[in-house]
Parts: sequence; C-alpha cells; structure tokens
Amino acid sequence: MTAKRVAHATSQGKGRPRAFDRAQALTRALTVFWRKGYAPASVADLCKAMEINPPSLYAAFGNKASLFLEALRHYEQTYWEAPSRRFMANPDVYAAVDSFFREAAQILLSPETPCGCMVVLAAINISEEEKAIIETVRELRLATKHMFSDRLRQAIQDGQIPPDTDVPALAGALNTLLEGLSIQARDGLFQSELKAIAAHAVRMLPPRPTMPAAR
Amino acid sequence: MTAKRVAHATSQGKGRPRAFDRAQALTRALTVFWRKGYAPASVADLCKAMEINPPSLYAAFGNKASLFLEALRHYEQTYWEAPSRRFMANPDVYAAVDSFFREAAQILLSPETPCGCMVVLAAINISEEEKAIIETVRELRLATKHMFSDRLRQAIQDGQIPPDTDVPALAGALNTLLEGLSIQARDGLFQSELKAIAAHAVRMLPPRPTMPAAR
DNA sequence: GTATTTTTTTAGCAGTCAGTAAAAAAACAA
DNA sequence: TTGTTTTTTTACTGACTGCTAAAAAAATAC
Repeated sequence: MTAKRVAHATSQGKGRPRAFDRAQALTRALTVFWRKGYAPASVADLCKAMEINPPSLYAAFGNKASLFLEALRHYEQTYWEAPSRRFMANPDVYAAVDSFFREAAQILLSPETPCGCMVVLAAINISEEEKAIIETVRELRLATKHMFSDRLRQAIQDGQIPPDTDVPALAGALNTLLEGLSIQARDGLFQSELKAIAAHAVRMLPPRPTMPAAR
Repeated sequence: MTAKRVAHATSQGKGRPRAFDRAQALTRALTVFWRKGYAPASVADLCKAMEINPPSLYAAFGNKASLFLEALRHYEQTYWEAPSRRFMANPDVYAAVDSFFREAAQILLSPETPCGCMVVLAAINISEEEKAIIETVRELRLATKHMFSDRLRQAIQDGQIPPDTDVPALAGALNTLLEGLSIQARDGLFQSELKAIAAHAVRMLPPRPTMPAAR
C-alpha cells in the first residue's frame, strides 16, 4: 500500500514520475503570461514561477509558444466561458450587455491579475514570426464580436431592438469598447471607474422604446 | 559658391558634417516603431530603415528609448494636434465627437501605416524597466481623456448636454472606444468597418433633446 | 599645408534569449 | 539484481539584444 507520490490523476507506468503538477504549472505560466505579455515573459521567468527547469518545461509543453497557447485556452475557459454563456442566455438584451460588461470589468481587474484581458493584450507587439499566436488571439477577439452579433440578431427577433439595426457595426462597437477596457485596466483605473465606463456599453444600443405615455 | 551639402537647416561649424537628414531619419524610425512596437523594433531594424549605422543613431538620438520618445512626440504633433484642435473648436459637441472619431479612424488606417495608434499600442508589453516610456504613453492617453472631459464640460455650459452628465465616466468611455479602435485597426478591419464603429461614439452621449412637437 | 573637431565605418563587447545535450536519478519490469 | 524508460539537474549552445571602442574620413581653423 506504498503511497509514493499521488501528485496527480493518472499514476503513469514506467519511467521516473513527473515531480510537478502539470495543471498547477500551467496555471502559474498563465499568470506570468497574463501579467507580462508573451514576449517579455522569458522562459527563465516562466520556469521560476512554475518551479521547474527548462527541460521539464519543454518536455511537458513543447515550447514557449505552445505553452502560451495552452495557457490561453485555459484562461478562456476559466474566466470567460461562464460570463459568455450567461450573456447569451439572458433574455433581455439590455440587461445582457449591462451584466456582461460589468462582469468583464471585474475580470480585467481581478485582484490576483489586475492587468486587462490576456486575449487582447498578451500578444500585442509580438514578433511577426509567431503567426500561430497572432492568428489565435485574433480569432478569439473575432469570436467575441460574433457572440455580440448573434445576441443582437436574437434581440431583433425578439423585437427588443429595431430590425434595421446595423448589427455588424454595433457588435463591432461593443467589441471595441470591451477591448479598450483592457487598456484602461492596464493604465491603473479603479474598479469603480472601469465599471462606470463599462456602463456606457448599453448606451450604444438603440434606445429602448419608451412607453407611450398613457393618458 | 561651392554648394557642398545643404542637406539640412543649419550648416554647422567645425567637424565632419552629418551625412544624413536627422528629421528624415526620425520619420523613418517613427514608421518602424509605429508598425512593430517599441520592443520588437530592434536597433538593427531602425538603423536599416534610417540608413545609418548604430554609432550615428546613438550620437544623434542618445539611445533607443530617447529615439522612441522623440518619434512619439513627432507622431503626436504630426497626426493628432490638428484633429484635437478641431475637436475642441467645434461648437456642436455631437458634431465634434462624430468628426473626431471619423478622423481617428482615418489616421489609424492611414495607408502608409495602417496599424492603429502608436500611443496606444507601441509600448504595450514593454519591459518594466522602461519606466520613462511606460509613463509617457500613459500620460498621453490620459491627456486625451482630459481633452474629452474638457469638451464635455463646455457642452454642459453650452446647454448641449444635461448638467448632471457623468463627465469623467463618459470621457472615459469615449477614450476607451478610441483606444479600442487601435486594436480593431491592427486586426485588419477595413476603413469602412472602422468608421461604422467610430460612428457609435456619439451614441454614448446623452440623447440630443428632441424638439418638443409643436402643436 | 597642419591641427582640431566631429561623423563615419568596422568590428565587436557583455548580456540575454529560446532551446538542448548529457548524465544522474527515480520509477517499473524482468 | 539488472535492464528499460522517463524525468531530473546541470551546464551549455548559437543567435540576437542594445550599445560602444577604435580608427578612418571629412569638414573647419589656423
């Protein structure tokens, strides 16, 4: 019944067992990439935070770029999946936008990593050779815009906003404001300031039809 | 009447004359920094574009950081001074915002450098040691927000928007949208798409009071 | 002309980068 | 025990980074 090392899920077969928790190491790498961005996060920085040596990093994650991409996937799932689902599920488009931007402001200034969105910021000013990373973050940003578009089309179907609404432009504007929030977060705005800005997202929607005054 | 080299303004005194046009070299450095960002623009890249060798660069501009700061000042003056003045001078705040964002979209996708705003993007993900650069771009971004605030307060005085308008938040929102546009520009949006988004800036202002129907 | 000053080119510095070769160590299989 | 497999640690690689020493070149001053 020798316990040995139970560190993680599958106690593998032969060979020396991995001495570190891969998931924990990935989370720590995520934090470094999130705070510093892709390029300034050196392999030495990452190794220090992950408490492993370079060969272990390369054996477990391939290279710096693929470690980043895996951290990025983890980031998306951990922080944005639930808010996105709530956004799409909220039956009132005004409330949906308002809640989503409120939640976003909270994520962008989350106490442990108050440094904006990793998708928006981490791969800016990266070497042009890192095409995989550039394209991946670009597509994730595009996906958010498409999410806005989908929800706005639903709102048209629900009769909440006019059918002649310019959906691509409005979705683009919401996406632009959301991405701009990351720069505000990095510039050191307070949570309260960020939320006051985020509250303006809903104002870009067509005005809610006012009840014709009953008389 | 030997002409020799008239390259630039002041034909200096003693010593071997500079063989390159300092202003032109600065402009070329600006282009490199604008397109690639501060960190990925290597001194070798800059020298190649400026058509000089490193010692000439260091003699004329100090070092990479001060070259960037000088290029940044030149960028501000060249591209943003006039639009900002027009923005402040436009007597109608709605027209002012609309025009400014339209002009901004044009600058961010200007044919020679269609890569967003240098103030917003060039110094993101920079080494934390470059405090002078980080602080300078931060303050330039802040200055734009203050410009929005000033113009909005004027609009209140002019009775164009309600006196209870949350000026800091609205100025922050405009600033956030403006900065977000840079990321859109870098993501490859067309001029038309960028302008359609920019047109939503004015929608964040309090709604223009509708003429009470004369009856 | 010669001396002085400044910029030029050439070559290379020390430091950091991402990534790896080699060997020791720790598990299992027989 | 002995062999096999995989991960560990240690030390290091070549390439690139910002930057500069040294000497040649081109101007003026006398």
